[in-house]
This record gives sequence, structure tokens and C-alpha cells, in this order.
Amino acid sequence: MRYALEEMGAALKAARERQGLSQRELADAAGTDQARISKIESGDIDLRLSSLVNLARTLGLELVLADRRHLPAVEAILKERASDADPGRRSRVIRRIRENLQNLQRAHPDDRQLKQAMNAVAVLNMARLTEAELALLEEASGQLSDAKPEAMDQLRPRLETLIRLRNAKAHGAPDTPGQQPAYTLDDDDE
Amino acid sequence: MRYALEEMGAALKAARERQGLSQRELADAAGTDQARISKIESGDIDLRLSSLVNLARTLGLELVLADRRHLPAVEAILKERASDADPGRRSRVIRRIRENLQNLQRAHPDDRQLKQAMNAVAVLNMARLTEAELALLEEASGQLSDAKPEAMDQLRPRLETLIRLRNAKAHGAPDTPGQQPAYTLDDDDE
DNA sequence: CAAAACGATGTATAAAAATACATCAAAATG
DNA sequence: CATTTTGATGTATTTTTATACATCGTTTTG
Repeated sequence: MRYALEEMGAALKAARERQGLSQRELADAAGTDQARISKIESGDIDLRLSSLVNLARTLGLELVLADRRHLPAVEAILKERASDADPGRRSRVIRRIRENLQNLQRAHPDDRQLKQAMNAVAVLNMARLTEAELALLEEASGQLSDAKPEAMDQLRPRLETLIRLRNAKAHGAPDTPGQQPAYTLDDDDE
Repeated sequence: MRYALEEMGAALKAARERQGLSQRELADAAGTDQARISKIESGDIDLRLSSLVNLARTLGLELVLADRRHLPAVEAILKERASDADPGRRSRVIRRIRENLQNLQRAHPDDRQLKQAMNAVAVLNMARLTEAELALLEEASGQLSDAKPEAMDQLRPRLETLIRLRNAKAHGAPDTPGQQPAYTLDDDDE
């Protein structure tokens, strides 16, 4: 069962290189030595959880324990690359999702959650958004515009997503440990 | 730096309990023994990556190494899906809160607010409940079962919560003048 | 009430990581 | 072309996991 180790090592190596760090620099930052980094990246050692978490955090990564059924969605998000290629995209996304919500509000003028969602989008409009978060908003927007305003119940999960995203960003993500968390590989390259 | 271990242990424990497995059953499935599972769940052991992956997979979980900036989006996805993921949760919550209220009623057979609350739960049982609403109910249930039936006054705010939730869902009543409703909080869990 | 299941804790041994240092060949740099 | 940086590999010691049993008090179940 060497697979997991090698993949993890490759993911860590990719993250290190993405940041332009040498093994020695990373070793110093993480409080270990270069030899160890080399062995970890090649999957030669089966490191301990505390060591892995420490190393990952040094690289700006976090371990997440995810239900296997949700993995495709999670990986889809992680694959997205924070690109500055399209600076207008952000405002388009926000504008579109606002229109979606306003349409909904014409059919449901008093919906509390809808108001919350609109508030959430207003807040998100002021926030710094990563590529992954933009992708999430786009997905929500697509589903909001596809559905009929009468099918409000089916749309609530979308609204919840918006509100949750706002909360997550507002709170700086103080993760709740109870949940389903675990870890695969954020093997986004380049 | 014990934190990461305890959080991971708690996450694994939550996952195991969610599946209704005992420590022994999980140990057998994962190829280890009960004593070890106990130590892992309490954060007493800093297990190796291969052991962690093996244990997680036995529970249907995968480790994901995610860029910290993508964490809000990842968590939004995991929570959104968690609500559809556990169809039994809803009925468990409702059943438990009903038992709580019935216990209370034995000590206070004629309490009007208590009757209202039970009616509210009956209505909520027919309603479609969001993840956030389920979390709210779970919280209320926990507090109801912790308290002694004699301390009725301290429980009234919980009863009010139930009644308000029913009203909010039934009529969209602008009943809650307070700023942010408790159930938009991002601290749900299962 | 008795038996079984459950989860926490402890002990002993073997295997492996953690730590620290030392080379060394290849690539990058001046 | 000489020097430095980089990454791979090796060695020795200490620390800790992995493994396998053994209790043991509490809760659940029959």
C-alpha cells in the first residue's frame, strides 16, 4: 500500500515547486532537514499525521477528510486555478447571481432566506474571491436561472450555499471538526 | 501541537458513529484492534499516514490536501451535500426532540407553551427542513435533554425557538426581529 | 438480574519514524 | 570553468507507532 504515500509525496512536491521553494528552504521553514523532505516527496517514508499537517501548513495546505461520494465535486473545485486571465468575470458572476435572486424575489417578496442570500451576495461582492469560490457562485447561478421561481424548495440548497460561503469567509473558516473531513490530493499542477 | 490529532480523532469518531459502527467493528474492518481505535479517536496516537488513509477509507472517507484559500468553497460543498447524504438524520432529530418534550410533559402536564411546542414539532415533521434548521433542532434537543424537568424556566427559550421556527416556515412570519437568526451559523455538524 | 457489548486504559515487543549529520552527483550560476 | 545550489542517499541514535493481549468499569440487551 505504497500508493498513498507516493501520491501524497507528489502532491507536496508539486505544492513546494509551485511556490518556488527548494527542499532546503522548505525544510528550514518546517523545522526539519532537506534529507527528510527528499524522502517524503519520493514516498520513502510513511510520516506521522502531525508531521504531515505541519508540512502541509507550511505550504499553505490543509488536510480535509471528505466523504468519498463528494470527492468529484471537491476535486472539481480544487482543480480550478486562480487565474487572473479574466478580470471581468468576477463582476459578471456577481451581477448575474444578483439578477437571479431579484427575479426570485418578485415571486417570493418576503422570503427570509432569499433576503439572507441577497445579503450574502452583497457581502461576497466586497470580498476577495478565489477562483474556486467564483466557480461555486457560477454553479449556483446556473441552477438558479434554470429553475422556475415556483420551485423555491429546490432552490434553497443554492441559497444555503451562498449564505454558507459568506459565513465561511466572514469567520475565516474556523472549521468544525465534527464533520466529514479527510484528505486526498490537490494535485493541481503548473 | 496536539490539536490536529484530536480534531482528526474526533472527525474519525464522528464518521464511525454516523455509520453505526462500534470501535471493535471498525477495528476488524480496518485490520487492527479496538484499543487502537480508542486511542486514535482520543488523539492519544500520532498515527502514520498509511494508517490514517487505511482507516479513513474503511469509513468511506478520503484525505484531501487542499489549498487553504479554497477551504471555504470545499467546506461549503461538503456541508451542502451532507444534508442530502443522511436521510435518517431528520427522523432521528424529530424523534429525539419529541421524546424530550414528552418527558417534560410528564412533569408539566398542563403547560401551554409546552403544548405549543409539541404542536410545532408535529408541523415541522411534515415540513422540509434545511441543514441549518436540522442543526437548530439538534441544538435545541441537546439542551432540552441536558436540563432537568424542574428547571422549566430555563427551557422556555428553547420552546420559543421551536415555535418560532414553525411559524417562520408556516407563514413566513416576520416573527424574529433580531438581527441574525441563529440558524445561519456555520457551525452545524452531525 | 445476568450476560454481552462497549469503550478506555495498560503492558510488552518489534518495526519504523524522527532527528541530526555526512556525502555526492547533477544542475544552475557567476 | 569554478562555485554554489539542489536533491538523492546513507548512517547512527532516540523516540514512537504498530501489534497483540489483558483488564475493567459502564451501558445495553436478553
